[in-house]
Amino acid sequence: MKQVTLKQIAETLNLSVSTVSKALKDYPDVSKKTKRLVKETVELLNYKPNAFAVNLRTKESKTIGLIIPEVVHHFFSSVIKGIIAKAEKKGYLVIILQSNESYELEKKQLDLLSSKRVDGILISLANGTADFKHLNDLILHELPLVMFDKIAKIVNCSKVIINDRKAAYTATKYLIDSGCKRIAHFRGPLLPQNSIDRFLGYKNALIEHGISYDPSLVYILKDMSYDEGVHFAGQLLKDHNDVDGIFINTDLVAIGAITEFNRIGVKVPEDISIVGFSNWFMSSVISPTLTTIDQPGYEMGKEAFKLLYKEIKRRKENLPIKFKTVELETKLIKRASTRN
Amino acid sequence: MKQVTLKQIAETLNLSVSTVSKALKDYPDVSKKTKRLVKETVELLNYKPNAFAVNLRTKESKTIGLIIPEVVHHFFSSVIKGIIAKAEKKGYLVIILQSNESYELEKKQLDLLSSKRVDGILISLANGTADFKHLNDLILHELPLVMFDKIAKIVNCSKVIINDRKAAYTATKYLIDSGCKRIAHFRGPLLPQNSIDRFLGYKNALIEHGISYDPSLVYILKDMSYDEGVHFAGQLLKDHNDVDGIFINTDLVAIGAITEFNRIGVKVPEDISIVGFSNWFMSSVISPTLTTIDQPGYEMGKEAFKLLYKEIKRRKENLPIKFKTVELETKLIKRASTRN
DNA sequence: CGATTTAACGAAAACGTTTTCGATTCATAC
DNA sequence: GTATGAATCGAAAACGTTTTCGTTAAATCG
Repeated sequence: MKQVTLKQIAETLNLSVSTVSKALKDYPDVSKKTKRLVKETVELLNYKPNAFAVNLRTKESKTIGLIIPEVVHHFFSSVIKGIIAKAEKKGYLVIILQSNESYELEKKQLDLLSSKRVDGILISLANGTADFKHLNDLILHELPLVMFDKIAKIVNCSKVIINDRKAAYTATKYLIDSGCKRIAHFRGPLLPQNSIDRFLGYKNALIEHGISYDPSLVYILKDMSYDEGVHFAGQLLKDHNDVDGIFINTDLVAIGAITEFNRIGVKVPEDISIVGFSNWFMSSVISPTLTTIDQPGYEMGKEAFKLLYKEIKRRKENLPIKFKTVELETKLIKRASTRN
Repeated sequence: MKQVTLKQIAETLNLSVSTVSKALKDYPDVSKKTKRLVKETVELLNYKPNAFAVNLRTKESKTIGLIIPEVVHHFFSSVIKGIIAKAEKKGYLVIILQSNESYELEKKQLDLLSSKRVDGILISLANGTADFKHLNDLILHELPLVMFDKIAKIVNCSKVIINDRKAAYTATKYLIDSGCKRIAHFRGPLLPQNSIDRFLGYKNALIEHGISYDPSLVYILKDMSYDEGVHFAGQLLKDHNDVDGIFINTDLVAIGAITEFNRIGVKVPEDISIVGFSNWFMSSVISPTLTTIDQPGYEMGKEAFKLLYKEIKRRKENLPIKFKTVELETKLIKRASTRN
């Protein structure tokens, strides 16, 4: 039941531990004959190298960390899947931690991962994160770090993002083109770059199309939940009876809003058109189906790992690192929550 | 930039490595004064124990593995969240791998995890898994293993499940009570215990309520996807024009069916009542909202980790292990896809 | 005061690899 | 015959902890 070690193989073959080790790694200074012999007994005894010892010796664990704000979330699930898929191909395992949108937790998780000595970290920031010392510290300690989706522009590392501003512009423009004149915006919290960029895209689209920007039409949400969608849909109707379109920061919120509008008899899209963001699966299933921006989570995960992998490799070979920002394409998915 | 080691602390304080180590772990044979001194310099130099060395020495990694069939999945996401939450509290990290419902992949992932020497493994089986040698091998090697949701009764280990049979019985009975006479069933593949039990619950409910069981009303699905829901909804109408209720193995499929019925003008629940299974978030949002069985994913994750943790602990202390099966409560969520 | 206990520390082995550097043998070259 | 080189192998250090077992000095006891 005990685990087989190199030493045992060496003893059965009357060899030294070093030769056995070298035989397994195809060193040139061990004869073909003993290589064959070693490999045979390895099979026979079902030897598996002790990962702990290998880690200690090679100073790497072939494991990376992933920190996301929330696991039960269509977009992040897709990202996770992409990361795991790509990582596995390269022989890496991934440890997943959740920040719960809390800066404090995020810091703690980062600490945990670096003390576990993962080879690199992938992170999507919590909404509350405004201070970036914890991230810069990691970079200073030369631990490869790649940010995705919810990033901080100011932190100097590789990133993979979408063009939130452009996508929001497209979404808003689509509302305008379909005839909307008074367009509201449900935005995310003040901090994350995402929320800011999507808001700016919305604002620009209005201005560039001769619609005056009215700050009272912009609602700042906190946790971007379904319930908030319900709540602010009601609130909006109370505040403004002339709104005919909403660009909403996230599908989940949009779905809350649609449900509320359905409930109280406001017709979507006849009375109010709605565009969401992210293209959650749910959006193609709600009635009316939701026009939205497709955000490629799976690809984002794959791309993020690819960047991290490159950095890990170059770091190992002591080559200079050049940080890169990859921007992924989004596209407008036209459905039934908007007029055409 | 280099990592601080015990040796460096020892040298700065003119102590030996052993005393420093013991000071940090509050051994009784080191004076309060030096303990204080050591802890101060540890703070000062920002010493973090080298996890690789600790692992090698203690023969444990404080890491567990998790294998699930699919990451982008409401139920499994919830399980993941529960596991991570509970594991973190006990100082464990979790590595997530995906089997993609493939037996071969499942075997490979299990191998990966055990060669990484995780302290324990949590697994929900792939649909294709009929042979359990890979699982029994792990148990033989005394690697703690807990199965959840999609389990194999025959494998001797701890498990956490729901009573699929009872839940399916409840669901079907509810259809009967609401007046349905011809009730179809969309079931999962032949293998997983889940599918079998839910099918048996369905069948029993019919028989016990004087409705003859008609095998032609049972449709065997393969991948339990939205598209299959759409497809079999259409197929069912072609095959039987007298069906007035369906008990569907999974919400995602049920939602596909509802969408299809909506599209072709079959009224739910007036023409056909539908009950799903799992209570995905989506189910409360589709129109009509879906009556379903709530399956507590988050709790299942927490419970599964708790069992695993106990086993890891007892194994470490060389105490006898008694395998346990925890059964979690489900409940019927009555919504608009059924008559009342 | 000698014997024994107690307190505080250090030496060293061990965990299982990887890799450098010699050491040995044997063939080849001059 | 000596010198050079290739071909094989092994010894040993190193990675950074943890823990056992001594060792020393001071304190306690009869």
